[in-house]
Amino acid sequence: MIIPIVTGPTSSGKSGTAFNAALKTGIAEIISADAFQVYTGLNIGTAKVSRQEMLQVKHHLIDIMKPDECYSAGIFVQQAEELIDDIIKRGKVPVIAGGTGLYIKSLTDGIFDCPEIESSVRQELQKKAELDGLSALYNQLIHIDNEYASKISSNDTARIIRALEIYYGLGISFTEAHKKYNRKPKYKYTCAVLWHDRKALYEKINERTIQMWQKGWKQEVENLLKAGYTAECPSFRAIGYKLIADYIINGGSEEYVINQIAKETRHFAKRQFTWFRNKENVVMYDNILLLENNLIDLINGKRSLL
RNA sequence: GCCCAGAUAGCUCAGUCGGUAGAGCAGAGGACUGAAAAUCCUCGUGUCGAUGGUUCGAUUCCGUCUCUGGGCA
Repeated sequence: MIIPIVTGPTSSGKSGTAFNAALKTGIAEIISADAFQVYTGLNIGTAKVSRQEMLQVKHHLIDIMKPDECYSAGIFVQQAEELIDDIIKRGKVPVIAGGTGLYIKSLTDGIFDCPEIESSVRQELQKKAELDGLSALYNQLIHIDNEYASKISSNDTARIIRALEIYYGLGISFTEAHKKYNRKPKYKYTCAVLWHDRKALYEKINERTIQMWQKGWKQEVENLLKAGYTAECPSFRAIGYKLIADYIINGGSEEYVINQIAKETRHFAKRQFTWFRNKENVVMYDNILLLENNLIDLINGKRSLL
């Protein structure tokens, strides 16, 4: 079977569309493709589906990690494929829904499937970057893997460290490792992207940010801090959480925090536009109801592609 | 009414010892292979408030006016 994916920029209504279709057909289960909804305790800020909705439709890969744990695209692919297997075996239909482009790409196009690398390797590289400067690491990378080094910026901390991490962990360069550990996708997918007028989406984001604040986002962050989690936790990379933690600890203007969060969310949506816009093999939908209907038909076996 | 300070990009402001101007933010485009809501790259022409004057040449100097702050009455 060809598995449907519903994605799009933040606030576009993709979760709701997948939920509606699953509810109406009664035979679908949703696999979330969202890097931050995996964390427990991050509910308001990640626009997670409600408990009620989770009772009505089975959702997977939500609330499976603690806020201080690391998750990744690789783990996602592994878990998602297992879930797809299981759901199909039980005679149900899996629907992938979420906005984390890398996770979806890893699923549809396959991912570099390397053995575990100890986290201490990355930690040491991070320390080194702080002590000797990033350019020292970048120069190292030029010697080890000039092909990849020339593709990325000398300021790109995340990618430089990742490439070196692979070298020190596996003993071969990033480029070589990708040839050696290439992992093909297990299933075929049909991917719909919910498309929106940019201005309207920005407006929606601004409004939603205020709503999230009114729902008690600050309290949510306070609870996380009380439970001992800090701004250094992986989950705090989600938009808003660091800002709110800083606001709770150091004080400041509530208005500034809200505006800043809305701005970062707009920037994020823009990056998502860029990511999805030029992807091949995706269908763009600006009509949310049409997508819902097509998804329902697909779940019911009346069409094979979105 | 008088005095002072402003008026330059969507916003906040630099600057031009007179040769028509540039940062930050906003905004736009792009990249993306186990941190991805992450990380990173590229993009700045605008009656330099209006109008006279000086000048080869004024956004820059001088006068007047308009508007906005602040102060004194």
